Amino acid sequence: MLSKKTKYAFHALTYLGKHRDQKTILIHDIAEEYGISHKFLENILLELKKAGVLGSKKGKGGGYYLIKEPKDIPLSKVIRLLDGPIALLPCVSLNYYEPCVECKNEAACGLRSVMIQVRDEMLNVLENKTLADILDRE
Amino acid sequence: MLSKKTKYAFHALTYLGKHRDQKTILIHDIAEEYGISHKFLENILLELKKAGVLGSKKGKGGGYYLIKEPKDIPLSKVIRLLDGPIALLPCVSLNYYEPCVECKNEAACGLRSVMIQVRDEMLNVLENKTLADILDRE
DNA sequence: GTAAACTCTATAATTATTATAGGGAATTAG
DNA sequence: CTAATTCCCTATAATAATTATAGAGTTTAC
Repeated sequence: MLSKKTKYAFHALTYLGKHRDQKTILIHDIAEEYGISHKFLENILLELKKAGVLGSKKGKGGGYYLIKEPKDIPLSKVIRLLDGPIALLPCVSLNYYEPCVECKNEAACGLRSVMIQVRDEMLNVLENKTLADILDRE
Repeated sequence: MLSKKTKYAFHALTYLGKHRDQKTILIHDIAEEYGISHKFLENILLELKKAGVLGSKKGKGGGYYLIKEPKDIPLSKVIRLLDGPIALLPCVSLNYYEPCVECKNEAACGLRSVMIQVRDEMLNVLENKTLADILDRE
C-alpha cells in the first residue's frame, strides 16, 4: 500500500495541476482542501521541490507551483520519492536494490523471478502514466 | 514491499513443496534452512494451516505438509493471508476495500482509476502464478 | 521594517511489524 | 500409563516505520 505521504503528494500535485493558471499556491490551501495537516504537507512539498518536481517562491504572494508539465511527471517518480521501492522484494528493485539476507542463490530463486514479472507489470503502468492522466480524469 | 511474514511463508511453502515425498516436515527444519526464528515461523505456519493451505500432525513424527497441490496455491492467496491487500490504495482493494477518508467522489478520482490498472496488472501475475511456478524454477 | 510564506532540522506520538514466551493439547513409543 | 515430542494458542515485549508537531531560520513584497 502507498503511504499517506505518497497519497498526499498525489493530491497536492493534482491540486497544483488543476490550478496552473495561478502563479503560486499556498500549502495552506492544499492542506485545507484535503484535510491534511499543514506541517505534514509542508515536508512533502519540500521533498517534491528538492526532487525538481515543484518550484516555490518565498514571502508574501509566494507558494508552490509545478515546474514541469504534468505529462512529464510519471507516477513512478512520485512513489519512489516518497515511499521508496515499487517492487515487492528488495532483490528485484531497480532503484533500491538490496539482496535478501536469507537467499543463497539469487539467480535460482523461484520467488524472485515471479516478482520480477510483477515489478515489470507495475512499472509498465506507473512509468507510463503521468500526472496528466490523473488530471484528465478529474 | 512484502513483509517478512509473507516472504517467510513463501520460503516455507517452497521447502514443503520440495520435500513432498516426506509425510511431514518439522518447523525446526524450515526455520534452520532459512535462518528464521522458530517461534516466528510457527505463527506463520499456523496461519497457513488455518487458511487451509497446510495440514499438520502433532506428536512424535508430526509436522506440517502441503494439503493442496502447488498448482492450486496462487501467490495472491499467500500475500493476502499474511500481508493483507495487494492493491496500492484501500479504495481499489478487492478483498480489503476501504474508502479514502479525504476522497469526495471516488468514481471521479483520477488517481484511483490508475491504481485500478496497477492492481489488475499485479493480479494478472499473482493470481495466475502459483507455488508450482516457484518450484519449477528452483 | 514587518508580515507573509517557504526552509530546515529535530523530535514526539502513534502504529505496524517482528520477535519472544510459555503453558496447553494431541500423538507416539516404550 | 508415562514421558517425550510436536504442534496450538494467546499474550506481550521489542523494534522499526510512519505520521505528526514544533519552532527557529530565510526570503520577499510592500
